[in-house]
Amino acid sequence: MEADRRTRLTPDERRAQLVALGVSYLVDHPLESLTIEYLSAQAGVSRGLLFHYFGSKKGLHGEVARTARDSMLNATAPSPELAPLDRLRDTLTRIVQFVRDHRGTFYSLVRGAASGDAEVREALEQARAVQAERVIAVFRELGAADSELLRIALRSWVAFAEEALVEGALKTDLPSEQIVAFLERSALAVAASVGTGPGATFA
Amino acid sequence: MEADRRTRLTPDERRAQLVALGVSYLVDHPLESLTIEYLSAQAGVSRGLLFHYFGSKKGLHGEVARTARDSMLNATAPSPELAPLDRLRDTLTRIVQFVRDHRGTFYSLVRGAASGDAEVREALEQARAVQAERVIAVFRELGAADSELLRIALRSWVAFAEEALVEGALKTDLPSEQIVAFLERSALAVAASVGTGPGATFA
DNA sequence: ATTCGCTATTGACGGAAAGTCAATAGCAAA
DNA sequence: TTTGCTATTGACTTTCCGTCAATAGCGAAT
Repeated sequence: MEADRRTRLTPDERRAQLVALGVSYLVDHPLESLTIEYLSAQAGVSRGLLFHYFGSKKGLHGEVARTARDSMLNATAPSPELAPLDRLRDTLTRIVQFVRDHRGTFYSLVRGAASGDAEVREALEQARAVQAERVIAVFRELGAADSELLRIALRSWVAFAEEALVEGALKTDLPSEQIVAFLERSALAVAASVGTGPGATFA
Repeated sequence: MEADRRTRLTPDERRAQLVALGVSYLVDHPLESLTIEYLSAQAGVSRGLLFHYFGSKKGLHGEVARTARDSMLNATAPSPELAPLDRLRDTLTRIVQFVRDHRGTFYSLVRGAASGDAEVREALEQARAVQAERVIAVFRELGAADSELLRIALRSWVAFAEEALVEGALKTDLPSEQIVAFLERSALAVAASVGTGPGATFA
């Protein structure tokens, strides 16, 4: 009874299987601690195979990070048919939902992943850039000028939101609506604070 | 000519020497890449000695991170004699100054250090907690209620400020005054956004 | 059914770096 | 000088990354 003769999959299948295992690992471990040794054992394949598919440990980490990132970006993609402020609120609502549905994954992504190798950092960097772009779009449609300071401000607001989500959505049980409302107000406040005077508001 | 007979220092001296070397390493490398091998070679001592003093690589990283953190916290300690808003502006001014004077160290601290082991993360966590506490004190003196949401808000604002400092103070050459002014306005805006209504301002 | 060819997969090898620990050797006091 | 304490060493073990020629599934051809 050889329950484990060598199983030969197509490259796409194998890749998908390995990456999926990697992403599920994020649920309760930091990415950086994901070892080639461990993942190959989990998948029941040799270590050599992982090097064949991902080239290196960094390569593996990169692909896992990008996959987790994309699933988050997809789950929180804005609805283009909504008016700017409605779209913002809708997106924020879905983000809070996602964070609470995938606690471990989100945490590993914005915390653990901020670490180690360039490839992983790059992946997270892009996620922030996308989120920032989404918010910038909202305010541009509301008539804000596209200054460099605005971009820095909203990019930083994304970092703000990540921290608030970890602290508020993961570590406390504040009602989701309250977190959404807070994030919404803070985004408006930050955008308004870009203008020199105490003038410009968007609500 | 034995330029290097075994030199015997007091534990405090040796410790200080090793940690100082570690901190200086941060100027142009991420902490996580600091290896026992390398540091022992730099210091001209055996690897075993580092394990004697720090127990493990994580232990070493932790001590380096805490030392760098403390030098930042000291350099930006608020002046108690100033009125709340003046103190806030003064602290922000000193932070921007510090960031631009110690580019590499600051970057390694808030970025690279956000990574790896629990001990390092913990050190940075405490730095954020201290900075948040300083800002909370300002707004409490201005009459803000000490709600949980306010704490989350200002804690998140610290993350916001870190991001803005990296993007604005390190990656661009915006005048310091402008960055300080922006940080100041954003802090006020965030604090104000905690109150449910569009009311409460502090300026 | 059997053979063949392509390639997915393996396992043995080499190397870097973390930890462990009993042995060694400065240095200050007797 | 000698002695005792302890700072310091260096050899050893372990873990994990990365390389590469050899092996063995599996579909296609006969």
